[in-house]
Parts: sequence; structure tokens; C-alpha cells
Amino acid sequence: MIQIGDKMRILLIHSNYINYKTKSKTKIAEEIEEKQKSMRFENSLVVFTAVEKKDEENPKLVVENAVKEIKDVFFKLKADNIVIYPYAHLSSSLSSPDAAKTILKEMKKALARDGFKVERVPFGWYKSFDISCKGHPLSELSRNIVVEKSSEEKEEEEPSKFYILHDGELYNPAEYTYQSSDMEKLVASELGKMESTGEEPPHVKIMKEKDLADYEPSADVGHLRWYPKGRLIRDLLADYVYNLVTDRGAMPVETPIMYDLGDEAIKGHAEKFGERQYRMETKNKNLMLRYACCFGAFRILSDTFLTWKNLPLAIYELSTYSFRLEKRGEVVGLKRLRGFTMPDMHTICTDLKQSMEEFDSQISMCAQTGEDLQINYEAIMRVTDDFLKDNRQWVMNSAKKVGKPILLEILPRRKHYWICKMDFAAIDYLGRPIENPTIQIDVESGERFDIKYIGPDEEEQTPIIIHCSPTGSIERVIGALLENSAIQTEDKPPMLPVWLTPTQVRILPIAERHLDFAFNLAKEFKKNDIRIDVDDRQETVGKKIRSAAGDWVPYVIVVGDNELDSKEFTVNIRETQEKVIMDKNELIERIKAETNGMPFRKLPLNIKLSRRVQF
RNA sequence: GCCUCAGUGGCUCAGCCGGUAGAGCGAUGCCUUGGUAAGGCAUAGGUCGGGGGUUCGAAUCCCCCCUGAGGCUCCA
Repeated sequence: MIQIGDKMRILLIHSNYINYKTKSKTKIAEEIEEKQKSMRFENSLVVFTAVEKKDEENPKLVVENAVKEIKDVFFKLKADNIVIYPYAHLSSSLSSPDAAKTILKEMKKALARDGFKVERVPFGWYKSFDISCKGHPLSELSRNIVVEKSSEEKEEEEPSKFYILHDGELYNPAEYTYQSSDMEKLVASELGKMESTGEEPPHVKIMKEKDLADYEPSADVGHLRWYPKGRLIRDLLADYVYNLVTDRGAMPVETPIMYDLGDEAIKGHAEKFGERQYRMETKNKNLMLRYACCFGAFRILSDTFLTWKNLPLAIYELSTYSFRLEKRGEVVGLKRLRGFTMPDMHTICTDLKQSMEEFDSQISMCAQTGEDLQINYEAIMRVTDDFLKDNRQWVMNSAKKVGKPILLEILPRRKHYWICKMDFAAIDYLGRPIENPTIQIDVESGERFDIKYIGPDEEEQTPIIIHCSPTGSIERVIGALLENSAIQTEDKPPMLPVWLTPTQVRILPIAERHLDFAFNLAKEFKKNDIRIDVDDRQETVGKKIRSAAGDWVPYVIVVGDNELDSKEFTVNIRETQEKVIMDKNELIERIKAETNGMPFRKLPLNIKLSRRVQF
């Protein structure tokens, strides 16, 4: 909720000139230099300012908002400089003089930092002044500087309560006997009891080594470049989620990545994010880059005529990209980025009951992605105390749908837009969670964005909205897969699921005379939608085997004189490290079975390894 | 953002009580025409993250900035 208190008042005058002369000191006068006793400014935007009592509660925000307003006006005019003039008479509830001085000084600093020519008239003196107002329509404006603060900031927060929820019973996390070490790690991390080993998560090195992605120093921190193999995996994951949600009836849309903060609903939803927004100013707009697809989705829904017969209704978008201005020290690898791609589905439901049914079905969808991606998720369900009291039995049943014990967080009161959410996390090599899929029941945005549907009684109703990212961000999925591979190294060779691996089959010809045969064989696989390449480099077989292992190729076939006449091949199978004799069709069938139901894209690399580029 | 640490050929690193760079892998060329995790020889490749300072002289010492890692906090 937004609170609006008393606020700073400013009067803005676009003047031909202003000059002032100090007369005598008051008790609260600030010390000034001789030259400040009398000054004149030409073509100035004069900002008469009264700092109010309430402004003392959040001086930083007041300064920020005042500066914003001043800049807005300044850009519309052709003034040369800004003059901040303390003017107590605008207010009947003044702040303390010290607070006022600090705020005025900060305003000047902030404007100067942004490159404006700005002066401040001495505080606490009786002054005479002359001003010549230009008199055009915009030359006299007054503004109230609104101090907004979200309810999250006010008063001490009561801590949440945490339980392990196992078969409908609640356990104290400290006394619970964990069956899964991942769950134990997740709980430790959630409750702030993680011991850190101080290492870099291994996926960062792997993503570079395998030519998937890398940092882009010429962008902002936390924005990546993706090489062809990484791009392929991203695309396959995008296809995967697209199929997943459209099979369930969601409708894909695409919406802008930036929004006008002049729109009250946009602004209200954005404020929830506080400082983590990327903002940009154009000539007369204050814009933000989206941090999720909510903005576009809600705007579509609020402009759509809906009746109860349409609901539940889901629209889906893959946000290439979403932007969050994460703190510098927190940005790392694929785990925490400032620019990332997130599948984002919004389902609008008639009422809480319908949203709870949908929520249940989306739990199954999220759990399914864990299986398809071969990633182990642990789950956290977070509910407000009120919601739990009213829906205890449903919460217990929903938790069971996860199929294993979950962590339950009970928030004493609602502090976000949701009243119930489920988060799924993979655990990385170092035992830290990577939060991925999420489902949230949103009771606030329907009203904020003026989304309505016609109910059975022909009355307008406000719907409940569910936010869901079935896999979490694409980058985090890849991060989790790579972390998994680092964990796997201990018992089996690291690899990706076959449907996601760039080269699925590699042919190693022994000598040059086997090349034609190798390429012809490769064609057969290609025809069957299998990504295949040929190591045609002039290297020994040993070296080619080694290099195929480095590329995590799941199936490797060596062809030489023996194979030219035979229909059978010795296939090196990475997963089991066995050599198995198979004919072509057996291998094709095996891969088809393994990748059944998963999306396919062609290999975006030259089939000849001799022609490949290293990134 | 704050605290701690780091930044040397494409990659991994050595050199760092000041005297203007070195290895292995990789790359390129030649030789080798091969049967399951590095065949041989040779060559090229570095404004030592950027800027400033101290000095006769700085990769090396000092300051600022950039980038990266870990922690604090939050999240997809």
C-alpha cells in the first residue's frame, strides 16, 4: 500500500533573472562566504522550496523525488541553470532547520552530479530579492513532492515461522531427520545457517570452457554473450516451455520490454521492486525496463473483455529479456544476472477457489519440468498466516503433490502481492540453492491494473491472478544443469540430457580414406533429426576420443577399414562408459527413445570439426 | 552498494624484496596415414586490466578506476 503524508512543497519559476541580497541573520542561519551575500542568476529555473516535517522520515527519497520533478520541468524549458531558494512560507508544518539544510544541500549535490548548473541561496537569512518571471504557460508551476513508501519498509517486521511439512505433519526444522541432503541444505540456506566454503560455483568455468556463454565486459555487469552451443540450448529450453504451456492451453504473447512510469498501475507494481529497476529517461518520459512479463500481460488482460466462461485463462511469454538491477556483488555466472530470460505465465481465475485448483495443477507442471530436465528440485511453500488458517487442509494436500517433504514458511502478514506461493530450488555443487520454478497467487494486481471479468450474475468482478514460471529463468536452468554435471563427475561422467546436448553423435574417421563414408553415414543420422558431426581433423584416434569426451558427446562412433564393409559399429556410450556393437538403426532408435517428446533443433555448427571456431 | 581477495600470450599458470617477460596446453606449418583419453619437429603469439604517481628505470611499490571471485542482503 502506498502512503502519502505531508510533503515537500516547491514553487518553480522560470525567470529572466533573479538577484538577492542578504540583510540579516536569523538564529538558524548557515555560515556563508562573502560572495554569497549577493548574487544574480540569468535565465534560471528558480526552485522555491519548503521542507516539511514529514520529509525528515525519508530524506533520501524526498531528495530523489524532488530532483526528479525539477528535472522534468527543467527539460521542458530552456533555462541555463537551476537556483534552489529556501522559502519557508510555502509550508505550515516545517521540518527542523538542520534537516532542511541537509535536504537542500543533497538536492544541489544530486543535481550537480547529473550535470546541471545549480546554485543554492543561503538558508536562514533575511533576504531581499528581485525576480523577473518569464510569464509563459510553464513559467510558474508548483509541485508537491510525494513521499511514497511501501508497507515493507515501515515498522519492525515479525519473522516468519518455518516448518518441515511431511505427510501432513509439521516438524521443527532443527529437530527433523532429513532423508535428502539437498533438502537439508535448502533449509540451512533458508534459515540462514549455511556454512560457506568460499568457492566459485563450477558452472561459471564450465559455461566458458564449453563455449556456451561468457561475460560481456562491454555491457553492464550481469549481461551475457551466448555462443552457438549455448544459444542452441537456450532455444531448446524455450521450445520446451512453449510446448509445455501451450499443451495446457496457455496462449503465447509478446509484450514490450519497457514501460512508462507515468502510468499509475505500472508505477505501483514497479515500486514493489524498489531499487532493483533499470530506469531510463527520454525527453519527456520516465521509463523502466521490465523485470518480468507482468506489466505487458496485465495490460493485455485489462484491455480484454472477459467473462467467467473464459476463465481460468492463461497467457504466456518468454521474457527475452527481463532486467533487474541486482547489486554488483551478487551477480554471478548464470545464477544471478541483471539481464535474463524467464518463461512467465499469468493465469487469471474467477476467485480464490479456482486459483487454488489451478495452483495445484501448476505444481504438477513444475514438478514435471524437474523430471524432463533431470534436475532435482526441493520445494518451499510460503503462505500468509491468514491464508493458512482459512485453507489449512488445502495447503496440506497441495504440499503432498510435490511428492516429498517440503519446507513451509508462514508469514505473519502479507507483505507482497501474493498470499501463497511455491518455490522450487535446485541445489548447486556447493550446496546452495538455485531458485527456479515458482507459482504465486496474486490478490493485488487485478485491482491495480483494473482487470475485470463479467461474472455469472452479470456483475463486474476482479479476478485472482497466478504468476508461474514453470522452469524459472532459462539461464538458471542451464546453471543448474551444469552444476549437476559437476556433481555427477563423482560417480558418472558429466553430461547434459541427450535432448539438450549440442552434438548427440560424433563420427571419428581413422584415416582420410574413411571421410566419404563418415559423411554419408552422418547424413543418415541427420535425416532422423539427430545432431551429428564428423571429426575430420588430421589427428590420432586417441586424441579425437579425448576431444569428444571434452565435448560431452553422448555417442561416439569410430569408423575405419573394418566398418566400411560391415553394417555394425562400435559405439562409445558416454553415460555408461561402455562400448556397444550396434547397427545404425539401433542407435537411431535408441536416441529417438531417449529424446522422445522433447524438442529438436538442428546443430548450429559446421559438421566438420576441422572448420569449427573456438570462442 | 559495503568488506576481503584477484586480474601476466586464446586457456592454465610462473616471474612480483624494482633492472623492460617465461612454461605447458591450444593455434599455425611440415613430417607421421593412424583402431579408442595428448605421435614428432618447428613457428607465431604479450602496450603484464586501464589511468596517474614514485624512480635513472615499474608486471613488480603507491593512488584512482574497470573487470572478476567470496561474504553481507534479496530474488527468476
